[in-house]
Amino acid sequence: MARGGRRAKRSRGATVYDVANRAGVSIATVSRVLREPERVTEATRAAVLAAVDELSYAPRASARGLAAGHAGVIGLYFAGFDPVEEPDPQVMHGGITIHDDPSMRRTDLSADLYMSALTRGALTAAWKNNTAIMIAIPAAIDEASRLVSIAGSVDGLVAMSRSIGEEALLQISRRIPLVVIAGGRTDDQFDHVTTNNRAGMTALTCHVLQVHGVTNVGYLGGPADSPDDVDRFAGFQDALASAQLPIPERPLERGDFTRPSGQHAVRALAEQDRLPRALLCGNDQMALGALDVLRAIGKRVPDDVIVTGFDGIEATQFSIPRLTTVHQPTAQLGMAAVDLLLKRLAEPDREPQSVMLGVDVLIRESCGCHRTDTTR
Amino acid sequence: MARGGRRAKRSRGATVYDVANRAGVSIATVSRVLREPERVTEATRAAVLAAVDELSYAPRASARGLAAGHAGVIGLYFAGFDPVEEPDPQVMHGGITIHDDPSMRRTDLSADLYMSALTRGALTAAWKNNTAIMIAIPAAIDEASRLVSIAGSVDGLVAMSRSIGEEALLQISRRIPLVVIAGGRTDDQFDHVTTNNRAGMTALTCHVLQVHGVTNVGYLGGPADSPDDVDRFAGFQDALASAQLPIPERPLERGDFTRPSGQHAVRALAEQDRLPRALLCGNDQMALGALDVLRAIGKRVPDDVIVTGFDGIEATQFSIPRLTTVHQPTAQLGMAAVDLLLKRLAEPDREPQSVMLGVDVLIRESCGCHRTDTTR
DNA sequence: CTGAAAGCGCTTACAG
DNA sequence: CTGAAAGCGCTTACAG
Repeated sequence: MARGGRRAKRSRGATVYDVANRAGVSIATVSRVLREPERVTEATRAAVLAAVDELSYAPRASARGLAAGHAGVIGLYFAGFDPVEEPDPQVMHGGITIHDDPSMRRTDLSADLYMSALTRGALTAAWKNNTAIMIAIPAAIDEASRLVSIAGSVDGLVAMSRSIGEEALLQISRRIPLVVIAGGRTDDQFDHVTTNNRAGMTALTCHVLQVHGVTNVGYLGGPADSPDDVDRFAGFQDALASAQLPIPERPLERGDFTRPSGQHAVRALAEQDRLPRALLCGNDQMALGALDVLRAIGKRVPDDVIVTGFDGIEATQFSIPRLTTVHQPTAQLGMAAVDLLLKRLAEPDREPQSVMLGVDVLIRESCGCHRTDTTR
Repeated sequence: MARGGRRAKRSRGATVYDVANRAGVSIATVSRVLREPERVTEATRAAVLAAVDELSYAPRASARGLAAGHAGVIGLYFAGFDPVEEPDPQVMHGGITIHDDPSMRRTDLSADLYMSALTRGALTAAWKNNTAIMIAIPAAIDEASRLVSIAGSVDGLVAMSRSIGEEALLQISRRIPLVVIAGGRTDDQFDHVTTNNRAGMTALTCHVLQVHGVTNVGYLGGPADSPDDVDRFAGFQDALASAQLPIPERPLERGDFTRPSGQHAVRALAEQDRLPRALLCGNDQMALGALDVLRAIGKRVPDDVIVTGFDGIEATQFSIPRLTTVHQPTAQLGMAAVDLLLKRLAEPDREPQSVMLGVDVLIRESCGCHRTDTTR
């Protein structure tokens, strides 16, 4: 045995050498059986497989990755990641804490749901292609070095554009292939996966216009620098244009995509008597805030004011009335991103590509459909 | 240059050799600067760091892992994983689909929320220790080979016990350190992280008994083979014991942790006139089902029947009345699991350890506290 | 179809 | 403090 030497073996498991020994073949053959079984004789293959089994041999991904020149791993970069706090000692020791009338534990679970749907989609696509998924998160400090470290661990990266800086994006894409999810511009040098925000909002607005015969519609916008909101507002404008209605140049009012900001905006609208017959909101949270205020000031939804949202978060199923909204196929977004990345990995020189996924318009009560007793 | 040879270089980025060349030092020194900077002269360090920066050098994790003898990666094994379906062509081409009066898209988001909270906790603990997290999921077929492949990629694994078979657990733990999350028995040879289900249910039951002065209480159980339910029922019994009340040997009725099963059980109870004054449910879904039926048959909660849940899923904040329940610190569970795994990795021969985390009892309206107008 | 051997890019005792 | 060199466990042209 030529191998081994000064250093003690630390890793427990069997190696190719052990398997080769046991099967009476060379390590090259062991490798072939595992990677290109069809190139090996039936008998040899059986012998090797038996040895593999007996030794419960598991090829080290590191060795394989180093030799093959790629890790077989794709990274998922969640830039908006919230670190979890250290639990207090009470919890660590199994203690029980009683909370009297706790307020909502977390106001917005949608980020978590988004992350998990995306991950599920990515995992589905990745395992189908024998690739592993590593979850990457930003460093509290020193983003640059974090990205470098990630670049050394994965063959390619899927990132959410909204949360990662443009420079960082460029920097990492110089080292490894990058697919950007969502976000506005798709005209740069990366592969993109986006969602048809614009057409979704157009379809929703047309529904309100045509089915409910409303002409006095207003848009409650999100942050002016949100690519998502820009697209959605454009979709809103498209619908007005196709209905030959006057096209507003800007939203009636703006919020920051939070529920309080929606409340605030609608309160302002009401006080100034600027409430439209139908209020199309840039996202669900603000629409929920609108519902809060409208109920408080005695306006009925949808009878007095029609309200719609965007995103399809879970709470829209529990609001009164249930919110008509638009839902994005988040899991499919994750799948498509990984598929795209895998394609680029296979074909590094293809042109940057951009795939756009459709959305689902969910018609519920807040637009005036399915009238029931909304007071319960 | 002694390196290079027959094969063309495929990897783009710089290597230690490039950095060493540029900085005018040996590769050993480059490695030291990156791993044990204090062992290197100030000047040398600066030169190397400069070269690293100029070449934007990122050490390959594969090479590092192979040489160091460990991957620097921990796996998170989600056995209950639901693969995502391939989107239909309509969606793939950005098309809009209109759904009229859609039913709930997914009845139970809690699994996703559980997964993402666990992941957040695990990520927090892992990055703090310079370790990466890989998400592992079961294979549709051939679980064994999947586990082998995982074993080759990570230094250790965190797994949910409820979803992974006992044999599989044993098998994988023979190759790499394993930490099991939740689940009943903690008397085996693995490290465990659990949640204090039992004491949580005891505290909740005592609250109902003492604060609301109820003595006629019943337990709506989950599957008899659920370790969680076993613990919770035991906690229920503990409370009765400490109150000197008769202790039932088994739950009043059983469901399977789903909402319909809760409805079914409570309907049966009502028909047989066996409804207790307070119904403590093994989980939230069943409690929600109980609420459904009680409202339908005209029983008021909490006036006629007190109902409580367990888990603290989001829907309990929206139910009418809001559900009094018990919440587990899921993210902390993930953190604790990774911390435990890291400890074992550092100290392979320590005794298997079991850490139990406390829970939060959330007192809301369904137990009779915070009386408000529950009819809205 | 199979084997001998080089090489992947690091880390780390061992000398100096 | 620094360097020369072996070794980690695979893959893959290259011969045969």
